[in-house]
Amino acid sequence: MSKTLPCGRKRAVSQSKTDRSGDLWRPRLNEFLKKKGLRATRPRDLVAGIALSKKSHFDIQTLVKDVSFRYPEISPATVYRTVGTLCEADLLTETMQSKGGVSLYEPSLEDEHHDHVVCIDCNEIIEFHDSNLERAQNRAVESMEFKPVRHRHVIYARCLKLGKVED
Amino acid sequence: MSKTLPCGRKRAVSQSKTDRSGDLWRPRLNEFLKKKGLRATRPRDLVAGIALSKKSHFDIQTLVKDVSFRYPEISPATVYRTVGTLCEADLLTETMQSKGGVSLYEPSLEDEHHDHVVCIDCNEIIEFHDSNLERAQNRAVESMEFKPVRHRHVIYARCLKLGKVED
DNA sequence: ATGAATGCAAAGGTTTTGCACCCCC
DNA sequence: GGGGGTGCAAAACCTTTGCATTCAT
Repeated sequence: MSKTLPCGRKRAVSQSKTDRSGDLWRPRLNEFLKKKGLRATRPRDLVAGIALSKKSHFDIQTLVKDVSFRYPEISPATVYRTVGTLCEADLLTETMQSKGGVSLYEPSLEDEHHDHVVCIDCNEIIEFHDSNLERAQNRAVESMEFKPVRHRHVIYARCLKLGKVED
Repeated sequence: MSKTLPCGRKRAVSQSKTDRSGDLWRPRLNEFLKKKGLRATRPRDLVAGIALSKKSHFDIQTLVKDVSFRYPEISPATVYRTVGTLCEADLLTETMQSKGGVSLYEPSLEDEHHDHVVCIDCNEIIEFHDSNLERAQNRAVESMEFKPVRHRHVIYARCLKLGKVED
């Protein structure tokens, strides 16, 4: 099975295991809400569903657009507020590019032992595992006298075969 | 030079090599400007100096603030325009987080490494560079026919020496 | 002298906030 | 019923654009 990426090249589609994304976050979110005396509402749930199904980093603007597209009745203000809540619940991880700068978010639940390549041109995400890389990583960390436990490795890269596409 | 971590152990503080950032970009920029019939102006030069001395990716907001701080007479509009020029000159690389989303920039001349170990016990963040690791990473990515541009690599780990340290 | 570049201010977007109403508990 | 949540609209903030002026060539 293969797929043509927006940037032109083809790649094998890694057959992901059954999508159970809906299963994992809802109990955690509801537990958090209960603990905090907050409420499980429909808009909150819908926004969480979209945000937490993202496969990697996203910015709020993108999320606002996605939500508005699927649920026009949900206001941008609610999206912003829900993202804040999800961060507090540790279901989203916020990445500040710099102090006072722009933030990106990504779902926290993902398996932390994957390496990812993100295509800068088409935003496609490719998960991979490379044992040489893994080994080099472990050696480097151990030489600093640490024992690696888990890691997050995202490499932003450009297609070498880029045939150039639309905007 | 060394520093004591909250979890007790000491570590060396990495000493960065001589800063030669000022040397490299100006001729390239001026060459570009001449080729395009554009002009070498003082604001342009100053903004370029700040932007191109960044050690890794940054967002425009941050740059605008930095410029305004050092050169309050330079208007934000000029910063935005200059960043555009620097991208065309290939002195800055723009990376879109997502279609229509936020952009980050990084100096193209810089080969930047973002490897971090985060100590699970004391939360300390240790930046490091390991050329074997870097090489393994590049090989892995290139074998997928991508060219690495930047990466975020965070390894959560535990101090091997934890406990048996003196202050 | 000429036309590109700049600062300023206004316009166009995005994000936050205040508030009246709604709805989950 | 009460207090948190929501949509709306206004405010605050960020980015782009138009224009008169300045400045590099």
